[in-house]
Amino acid sequence: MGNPNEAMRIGYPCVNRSIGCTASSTFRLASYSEERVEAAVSSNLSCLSRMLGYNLRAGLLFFRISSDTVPFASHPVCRFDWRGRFRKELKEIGALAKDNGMRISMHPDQFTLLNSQDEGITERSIRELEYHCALLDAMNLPRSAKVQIHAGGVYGDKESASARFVERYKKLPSAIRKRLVVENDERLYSVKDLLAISGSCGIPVLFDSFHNECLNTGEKAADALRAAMDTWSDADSLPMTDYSSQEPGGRFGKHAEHIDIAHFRRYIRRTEGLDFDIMLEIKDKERSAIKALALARRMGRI
DNA sequence: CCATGTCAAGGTCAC
DNA sequence: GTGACCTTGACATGG
Repeated sequence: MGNPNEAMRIGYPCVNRSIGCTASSTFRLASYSEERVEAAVSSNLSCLSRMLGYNLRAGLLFFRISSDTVPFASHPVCRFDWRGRFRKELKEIGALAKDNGMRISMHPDQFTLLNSQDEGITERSIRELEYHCALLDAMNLPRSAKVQIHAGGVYGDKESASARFVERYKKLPSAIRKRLVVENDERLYSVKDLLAISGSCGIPVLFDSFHNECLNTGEKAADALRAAMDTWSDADSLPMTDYSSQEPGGRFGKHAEHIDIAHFRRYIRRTEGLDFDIMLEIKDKERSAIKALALARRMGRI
């Protein structure tokens, strides 16, 4: 269950609201040109570098890179050799992360569906995964830099949909398999469903604590977390997890705008003795992450 | 210059 | 069967 010699890390996804740049700049497909991609990637990488510097100074050693870093990278329209053009910048960012013990991850969005009934959708999804893994490879990051997806749709029959996921996972190129992990969602696939999938193909299960609050099979959160952690090997580094809480007054399943510090304290207390990395999926990003880190330090967990 | 509608991609659910 | 919703920041357009 991960390498016990590492300290836990806390981080936030994709966007920093303090430093005044974005690493997710993109444009409309209709206005696609090689010049636009190059300009966007150039600006995104320089901002990403600044964000990692900020995170390092703040002690936030876990960060999710935006899928928009290279806009349209997996789209057929894109012929741009971004790996060649930004070779140096990508390596520098990777070195910055590695040299400082930072963990990097990515999360392709809801359109990435390995288990679709439509082979074309699966094919496009695999191209999307190839892009994500190629970006992390170009940064020279180790296999602990993971790419997380959800199990996909149910299509009226979860068992066969799960079997399709397993079958397709097994056929993936090793460059993808070594990074891919699967995360429980809030409506369709519980931790228990994913443990079954993992049992059939070995994919690590990423525990999302908030989704697990929304959808579970009655077990204690710490038990579900422990079971998910057991699917990670030492080579994968510490298990990754997502954390959030319900936005008060918001629709069921809506992520909080700001950290509910009492809720987070309970979570840290209930998971005592377990070491895992925590990605805070909270709207105000680094602001809540800084508070969470301070609390985890006071509680002696980090 | 600001406000508002829109953006590559799929699936589910309410109606 | 159709359309709203998911989730989301940032682009693009129109006033």
